[in-house]
Parts: sequence; C-alpha cells; structure tokens
Amino acid sequence: MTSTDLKKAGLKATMPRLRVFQILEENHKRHMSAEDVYKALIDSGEDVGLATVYRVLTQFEAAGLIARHHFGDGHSVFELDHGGHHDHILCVKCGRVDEFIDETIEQRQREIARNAGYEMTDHALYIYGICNSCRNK
Amino acid sequence: MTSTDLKKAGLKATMPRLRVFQILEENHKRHMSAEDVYKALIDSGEDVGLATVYRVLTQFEAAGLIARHHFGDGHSVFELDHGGHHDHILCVKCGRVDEFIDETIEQRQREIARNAGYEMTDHALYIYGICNSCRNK
DNA sequence: ATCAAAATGAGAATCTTTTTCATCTGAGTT
DNA sequence: AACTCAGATGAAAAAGATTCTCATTTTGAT
Repeated sequence: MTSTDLKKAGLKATMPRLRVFQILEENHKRHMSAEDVYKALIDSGEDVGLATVYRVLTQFEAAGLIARHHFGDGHSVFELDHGGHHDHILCVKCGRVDEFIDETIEQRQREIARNAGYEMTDHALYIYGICNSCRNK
Repeated sequence: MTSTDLKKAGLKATMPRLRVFQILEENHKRHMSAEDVYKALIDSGEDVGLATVYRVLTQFEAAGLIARHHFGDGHSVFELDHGGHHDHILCVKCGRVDEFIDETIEQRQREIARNAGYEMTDHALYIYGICNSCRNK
C-alpha cells in the first residue's frame, strides 16, 4: 500500500489510512474487528480515534481493498482482499476460522440466483462446527 | 402452539410467550425483528416489554422453535422453524427475501467440513442480488 | 388458597457503530 | 517555502440493537 494506491481510490494519503492498512497487512492471517485494529494502532503508539478507524475501514471496503464479514457474533471483522473471494468455516468453541473455496458451490449459487430471477451481486457462506483440536479435548 | 408445547420446552406457559408465538404464526411469510414483534404486540393491545420479547425469542431459538438469521444489516430476524432448514436469497434494493434449499450445496458443505476436520453444527448461506422486479425499474 | 420459583416490565446499562463539529492536514498553487 | 481549502481527523455525543438489574407479578405444583 502506497500513497499512490490510496489516491487511485480517491483517498488522500493520510497517516491513519497508511497505518490501518499496515496493521491489516501485519495481521493478514487474522480477521480483525474495528476495535482490534484500533487497539493495535494505540499499542503501536499511534494517536488515532476509533471513529477514524471505522471510517477508514468502510472506505477501504468500498474501494475493494478489504472485505467485511459478519460471523454472527454481532460485529464486523475485516481482512485484506488478498486472493479474492472465499468462504469461511468457524469453530464455535474456540473461534478458529478457516477459509475455503468450492467451485461446485459457487456454480450452484449462480444457478439458484438465476432461477429465482435474481442478478447475483454477492454471497456469504458460513459453516459452523467444532474443529479437530476442540473435539479432542 | 399450546401451553403443553411450551412446557415440553421447559418454559412456563405465560401470556407473552403464547402471544409472541402467535405473532410469528400470523407473519409466517415474513422475517421479523424483535422490534417488529414488539410493535405487533403493542398494536394488538398487549402490554409487554421489549426486553421480554428479546428474552422470549432467544428462548424459542434455544428450544428449536424458531430460527434466527443475520441478514447483514445489523440486527437479527426470526422465523418459525416450519419445514426445517433452508437458505436465503435477498434483494439488496427492496429487501425482498426468498428461500431455497439445494441438496448439492448441503452435500458439499458436509464434505468441506469433514475435510477441514470440523464436525459441522450449522451453516448459513446468503445470496445477495437484485430481484426481477427491481431490475425492471 | 398458598408459596417458591420463574417470569415480567421498566429503565438503566452495554456494546458496536455513526454522526457532529471544531480543528488540523495533505497536496496542489503561488 | 508559504498559502489555501477541500478533505480528513479526534473527541464526544448520539444512535441503534440487545442485555442486564431489580422490584413486582404470575405460574404451577401443593
């Protein structure tokens, strides 16, 4: 992420924006909430407001730089939009999140949307379960 | 829904519980939020508190009488658990909701969970799109 | 009818997210 | 490097959804 990238998205290259992006890069394996990002920023000595974090995350989402997910526990989590679309499988015990992509399902979804008379714009699939290590406890 | 049904679920047969269930039955084609149910109750002349509606809906969900969904707009909606599991396709313009069930997808989900080492407990699939009538406007 | 346990209503509290607004900053322009 | 101003920011207030607290009421078994 460079100032140039931000300008392409119609956003000024400000310090909070650069830093929010850095935090997401450093944590690219996790799914972070706005609060998580905010805390990471504060811990790193940055002086940002929570409202700015929310604003920046929403702008990044609109610009297609990051993806927002609703895992069902009431708040949004974000991740860098590396590697395009994928779905999630979550452990209801420990909160672990794995990702997957299944072409059969993608295909069927498009057919279902078409049959129902919809022009599909997006979709979200969450599988909830108990992961291996939680099952062996 | 009878008093006996409630007792089977380990819940006392109280007036708010019976009435919440009735409201959901009367609106079985819609997906209602807690607020929707509350307003319907008030409009019907019932004297209930919003907190009670939330409590009762949560209890009904735990008892398997109703299903809770998160359509991504920040609040939960509920529907009677008639006819078992199904997934949803939503219009992002008008909010219309259609339901579907696809055995191919159900099947693949079970396989994906197994391959990822998860014991699947639940899943949610939302397709977002623009419905026929919104497209022709 | 009696009584303990469970349930309720009202309002306070909590949590996440958005809005308001006065101040500050980025990035073209002199 | 100084000038300018639209856009961006932080702090605090506000909003929206949901949960909690607690005094009071109701249920269901006796």
